[in-house]
Amino acid sequence: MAPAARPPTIPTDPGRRVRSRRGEGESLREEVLAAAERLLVAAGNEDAVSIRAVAAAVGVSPAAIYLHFPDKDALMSAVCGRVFRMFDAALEEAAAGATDPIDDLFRRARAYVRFGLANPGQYQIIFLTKKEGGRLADVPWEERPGAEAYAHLVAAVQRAMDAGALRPDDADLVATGLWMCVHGVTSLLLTLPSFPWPSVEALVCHVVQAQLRGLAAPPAPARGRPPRGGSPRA
Amino acid sequence: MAPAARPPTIPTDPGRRVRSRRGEGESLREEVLAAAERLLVAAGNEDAVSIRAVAAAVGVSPAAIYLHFPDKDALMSAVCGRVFRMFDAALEEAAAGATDPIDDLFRRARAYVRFGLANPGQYQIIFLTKKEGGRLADVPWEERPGAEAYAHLVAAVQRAMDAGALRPDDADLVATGLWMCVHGVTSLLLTLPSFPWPSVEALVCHVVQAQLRGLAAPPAPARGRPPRGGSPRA
DNA sequence: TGTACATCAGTGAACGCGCGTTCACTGATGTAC
DNA sequence: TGTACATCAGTGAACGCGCGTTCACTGATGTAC
Repeated sequence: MAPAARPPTIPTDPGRRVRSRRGEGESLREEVLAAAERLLVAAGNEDAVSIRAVAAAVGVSPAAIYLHFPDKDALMSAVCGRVFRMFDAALEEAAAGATDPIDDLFRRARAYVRFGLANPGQYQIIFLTKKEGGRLADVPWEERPGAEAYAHLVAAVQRAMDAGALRPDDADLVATGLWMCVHGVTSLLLTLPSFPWPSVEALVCHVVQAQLRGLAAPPAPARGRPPRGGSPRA
Repeated sequence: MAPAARPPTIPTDPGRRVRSRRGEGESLREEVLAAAERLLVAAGNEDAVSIRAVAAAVGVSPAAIYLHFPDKDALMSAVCGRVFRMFDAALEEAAAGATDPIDDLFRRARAYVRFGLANPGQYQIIFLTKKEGGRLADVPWEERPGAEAYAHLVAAVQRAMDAGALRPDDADLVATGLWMCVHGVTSLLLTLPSFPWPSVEALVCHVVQAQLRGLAAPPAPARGRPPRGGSPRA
């Protein structure tokens, strides 16, 4: 790795930004968040988002970022929040035209993968970057960004069960399982782009279809189940 | 992020290494690879593996690494090769006692997730780090590290189909789908450790069981399949 | 209407860090004569 | 057996880089009197 092969420095210097008028200092905050997302889009990679790169993209000194975010962690958390809202909106929009609960789940699955492939940088910061505590450590999960999108999925699963399209089970467990499947598809496609994958469409359909079909079938003999069965929480 | 919160510098300075005797220079190469893996284990994180950290762990100057590896990319590739061999061995060993082809697939799935959770650093460099060309760009997939493990999975799927335990289908597509499911489980568990997951055992069983059951059932109406069906390669 | 002053929205330069990589060098060791 | 020499297996110091973060500062602008 030559030093020159570092994360590509994106020359986004639109010149100096004009200083906000008095009382309008908050406008920089929004510009910073927008710039961070632009960097994610342009590079498709989280590494492109550094305090200095964001400051340069906005046309401001690095120190100015600290007027609105206590540290880089806080900035990234705020960006995550924005991205999660986009992500949730994309899934909700896709599911809006569903004809039945299974179609709903299919649409969500396809929209999920599509979002990840179309927004690799964004997908990376919300689902491929280890969140080890940081500033969200004390926030209960239900209040973290992303919780809403997850709740929507659980509800969709529950509707499918209520309609008899899926066998009754722990909707939370089933939703988590579906999430993991589509995440697996998305993240491997992003991480190993040169593997000879089947077409994305075929892959998503195959995986989701198999999963849903397995979830629709009547309970089979408890092959491979843990000793006492059920789905104990950790 | 305070500068002090950088990737934890692991104080592995076992003092100076004694210089190899003439003609035995190659021994350093193995020591370097072993040290890189030790760093992965200790930190559970790829970031801990830098040329300088490895050199320090071996007890040698950073420049000495370049006597055996042209650059960092080459070192990481070599580490990947080692890890893939361990990974494949773990899966083969787990599958060895299988009583039937479905049990075989279950055992592989469990061993896969177990490997990832027990070796997060190693899992990260083989499956969670983007391989965008680098020195493996020209190597055909069949010769890359990891190809063997994948081939073993495809063979196991084929055996299950031959035995009638899975409906006949493209074994490659089915294997890829299973891989993606277990990868999804493993990588989300590693990446979002603070999410309120169900127990790992329950999760793996649920996902794999649903998937295999869906793959065993007779073909359903082509709900959600791409226009012309089939599984076209990209 | 004029002026002193407080405050806001930043700037500029520096801090120390770890990184990958290069390059001139050194000292021990085996070998040819 | 002795000695000059080539080679091997490294070392040490430096290169330039980008990073997150801090801190003393500045200049425009609104406001109170």
